[in-house]
Amino acid sequence: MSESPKSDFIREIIAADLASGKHPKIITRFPPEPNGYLHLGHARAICLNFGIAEENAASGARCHLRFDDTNPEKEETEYVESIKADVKWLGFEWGENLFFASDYFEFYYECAVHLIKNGLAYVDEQSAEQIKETRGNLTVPGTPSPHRERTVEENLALFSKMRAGGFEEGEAVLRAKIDMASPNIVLRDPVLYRVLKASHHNTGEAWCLYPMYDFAHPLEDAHEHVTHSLCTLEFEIHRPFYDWVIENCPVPAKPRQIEFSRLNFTYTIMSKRKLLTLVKEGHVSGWDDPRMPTLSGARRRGIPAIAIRKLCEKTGITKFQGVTDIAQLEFEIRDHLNTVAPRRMAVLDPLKLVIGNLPAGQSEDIELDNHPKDPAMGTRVVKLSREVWIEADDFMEVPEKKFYRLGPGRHVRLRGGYIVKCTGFEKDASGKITQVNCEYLPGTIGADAPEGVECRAAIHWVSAEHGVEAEVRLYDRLFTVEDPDAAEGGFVTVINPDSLKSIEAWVEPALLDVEPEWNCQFERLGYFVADRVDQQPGVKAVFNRTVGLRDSWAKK
RNA sequence: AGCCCCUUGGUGUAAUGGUAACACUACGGAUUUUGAUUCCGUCUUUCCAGGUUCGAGUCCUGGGGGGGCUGCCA
Repeated sequence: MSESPKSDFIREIIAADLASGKHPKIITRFPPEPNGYLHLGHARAICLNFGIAEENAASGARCHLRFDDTNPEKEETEYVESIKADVKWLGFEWGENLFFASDYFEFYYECAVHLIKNGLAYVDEQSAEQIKETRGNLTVPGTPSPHRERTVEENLALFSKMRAGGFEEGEAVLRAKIDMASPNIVLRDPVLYRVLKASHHNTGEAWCLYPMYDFAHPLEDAHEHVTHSLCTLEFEIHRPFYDWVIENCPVPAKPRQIEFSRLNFTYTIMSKRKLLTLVKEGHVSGWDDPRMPTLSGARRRGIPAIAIRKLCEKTGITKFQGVTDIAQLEFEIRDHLNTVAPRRMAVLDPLKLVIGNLPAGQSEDIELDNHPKDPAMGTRVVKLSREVWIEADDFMEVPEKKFYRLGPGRHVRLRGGYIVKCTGFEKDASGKITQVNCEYLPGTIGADAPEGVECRAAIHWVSAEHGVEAEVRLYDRLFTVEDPDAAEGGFVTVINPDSLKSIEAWVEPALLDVEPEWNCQFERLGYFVADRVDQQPGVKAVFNRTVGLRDSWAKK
């Protein structure tokens, strides 16, 4: 929260426009197409646009949430709702400024008529294939359409006919009349309108012709008096046409398009098409599967919104197409959760520890801090009994160097409780350790180890009698990205079959007290969030691992 | 191939033409009733070649490398 973002040429432009008086009030917009769920990559655009509005709120700045729904074939209302929920979750407000590009259909139409009247647009009745062929290519200039020189009257009549349904799909389009030889292919008489006899989620059957993005977008921005239209790099090449539309249409404002680079993460694929495939083919439980790189998936995974915002703040805004290490985001998650997550004990791979000098059927109340550094988070009582579960790898028959936990004859502290001394262990026929025996040292709760006792570690534990069973889900990366050198050219992405591991674990009962929206830290195992969505009615609690702890022992 | 954009450690970013720095990662060390946290430290950087300049990461020219554009998608 301390330092402001530095890498931000866009904020510099805006500050200059404000200072020079070019714009007394800044208006930005976040314009998703409702054809899928928002993902981590969208966070950058959201934080940028809404962030700028927040920072300039004193001068009346605002950010619009606008659904760019000009293509009736790909858009659904379900997505509108999820997008609103995700933007809110990130902590941003659009207030009254919720818009739909489809509400301006009449305006785009008027602008198109205006262009026609000025000889800047014409109805082309060539087929899509013909238009494609005559557009030329990267090195060959395009050739004019035979319909390019129609009269204004003829074009007006034809365009009216398009609106009236007099053309079938593909029979006619409206094109801007610019330059068929332009080195920028976007300028080679781009299509403005096409016939689409489709039902639109917002306007129903009212229209049978729909504007293209390149034509509609600048008009949407201008209509809303957007001052700075911030978009990603792939639209850079479209900017000359954006400006052409603004210059040649009767618009109430002159927005400026500025491009910035997308947010990409290592090991993370955010193509909407691929994510949609995962959902449709059932590889994941839905768009909000905790493994998904969607914002709703992140939410269920327990990733705090503030971590995503801080990540965006720190990675900044540039025009450089880079890939941010996902570890950067994981750091922000841990950094935040470390301060707010209550601590609880859990055992994922249980091994029975029998405390020989604690009578069976008897238990002892032990008070544990909910947080090592924050007394305000209070304490809880955990019951200790003769038999407790400990993590199997907290015991080694033959301890390695630098292993400080349990082994024959060694001491270890049961976290928050007594120091115990290992007195023996049992194995089954296969040589697997089935039980560890120990004795506790009275008087060691809250006290240092007695003279002569070496106790360098504290392990977590759950009373076998009092603990509850819960399902915990450990996640690995969803995709495996194979090295291009290994494959025959190009990266290959495959779904990681080990991306989800479900474990029956023992957890302390106080875990169930944790607020469902909160993360808690399982001592030494990482941060977990209770999953309400997947929880079966009845017995079990389900926890999703948000992110693991940094664990130098585990890495060895 | 033509046009446009970009190029600073492993990663993301800083640096009025004036000592190349911050964060993450990795690796060490100290502290620790979480092998966490905290603290300290180490490794590694201006794509190349010319030019302008007292002085270039920054300006100029050329080259290399990366990305984008040939939808009636957005």
